Amino acid sequence: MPDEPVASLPERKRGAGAKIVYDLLRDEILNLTLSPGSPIDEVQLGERFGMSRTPIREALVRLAEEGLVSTLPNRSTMVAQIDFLNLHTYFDALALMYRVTTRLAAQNHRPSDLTEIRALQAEYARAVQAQDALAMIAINAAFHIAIAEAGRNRYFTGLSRRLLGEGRRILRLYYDSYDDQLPMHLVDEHEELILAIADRDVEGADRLAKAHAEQIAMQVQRLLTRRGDLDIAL
Amino acid sequence: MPDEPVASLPERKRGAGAKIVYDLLRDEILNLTLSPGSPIDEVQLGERFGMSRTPIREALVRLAEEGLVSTLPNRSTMVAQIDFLNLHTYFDALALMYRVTTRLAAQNHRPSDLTEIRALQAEYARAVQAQDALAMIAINAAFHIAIAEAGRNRYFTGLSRRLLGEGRRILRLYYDSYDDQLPMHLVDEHEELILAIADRDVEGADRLAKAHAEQIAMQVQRLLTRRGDLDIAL
DNA sequence: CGCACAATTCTTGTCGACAAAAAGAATGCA
DNA sequence: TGCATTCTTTTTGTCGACAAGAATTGTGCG
Repeated sequence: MPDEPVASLPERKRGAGAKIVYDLLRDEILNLTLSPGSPIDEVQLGERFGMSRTPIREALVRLAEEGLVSTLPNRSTMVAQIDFLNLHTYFDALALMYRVTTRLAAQNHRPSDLTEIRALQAEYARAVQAQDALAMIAINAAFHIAIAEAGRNRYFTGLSRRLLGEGRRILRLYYDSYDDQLPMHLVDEHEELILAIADRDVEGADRLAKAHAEQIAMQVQRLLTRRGDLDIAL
Repeated sequence: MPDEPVASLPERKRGAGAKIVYDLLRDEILNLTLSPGSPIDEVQLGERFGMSRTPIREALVRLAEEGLVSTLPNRSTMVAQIDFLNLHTYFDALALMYRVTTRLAAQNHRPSDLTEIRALQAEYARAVQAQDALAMIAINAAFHIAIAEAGRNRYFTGLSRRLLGEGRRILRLYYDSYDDQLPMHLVDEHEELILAIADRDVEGADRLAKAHAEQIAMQVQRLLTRRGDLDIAL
């Protein structure tokens, strides 16, 4: 229960309140610090952040609109569940998003985009080497969002943000089970993606992105079926 | 200025306030009753709906998250502008969305989905025959959202909602210029889509959806270039 | 007459308080 | 003891009020 009062910022700028709460809550939800289904109490959050319920409420409304918390009318709001039953729909969407954003990036990127993407890739490799799963997942999301932004289509970048956000929760479960060795080959796949984008090789980028997505989907599916076997064995 | 006080519902259920404001404002924005760029005053809305600023604010936050209003911190919030310069990105996204949702609908639909879709199609034809552009646009959005729902992938249905929402504003501009004759062939195209879905003809549905989207994009682009020519001619 | 600075107004962000729902506890009856 | 009903408590939705920025007006000086 992470409810230490965070008395770090007794003074804050006007209008920043909701954003602070939103950012922190979002991160805690996506990192599974707040487990799915756990209830969210507004007054408790108010005490924790040292502010009134109003900005808390605004943050919760935004999280609800984003699908990260679900709120029953006149009843408690809680952290949204992960829909394991329809997980394949998630990977369908992810694969298509990877393909289209990488294609567009290969077409429309500018030099500054590449430096941004390469910087994130460096961070990513560092996180993998440091075996920091949490950082790795967050940077992975930032990496693909940067690619989406290089594609210059705000509808697809919006979709990327959404999918990669939820992806952070799903991948977290995955890496938690493999807490010994983070797979280095994902770094290489990212590297190939960058090369294809830099070469403006649209078809190659598409192919790599598709393979990348399918590989991740397969890994996660393998994990889930294995977990299913374990459950049955017990 | 549509600010008559709407004293229709002096009593309302608890928790419904924000939804009422959200639904009505969203509709007014998408129907261009509220023109892009026009400022939104919270207290004025409060008087209009007969409620405090708090539920108004919640509705505005949700609209902002959806991209329908843009809000400068500590300054006025206003109806979001339509980004005409990057209109092609919209149609790129629309085409891909049409294709994938129609494909999935052909694969995954159930009988009840088809009755729903056919009902909307009947309404659509009625609106076209009645030359009711506003209803036609709204029903068109509902029609494609129903197809997306039949595809059973909530990420794509979410994207559809978003794109078709903005589409209502763009198409409104289009039909406003052609207020003499609403094109009947769009009804036929919808009919073909339904047939392909019912036949579970995935490739056919894909092809039709792609053609449908490209046709709309071309029409709108033609309108815009023509408007551009007129502007230059003046 | 023009420009910079100060005062005022206006709008938004935040707060504390109150009331309605719902959940939970307690009581009464069979 | 079990169940239904009432009462209490908890939590949310709404309200009115206040204060901080920003925009606007007003003023004085060059």
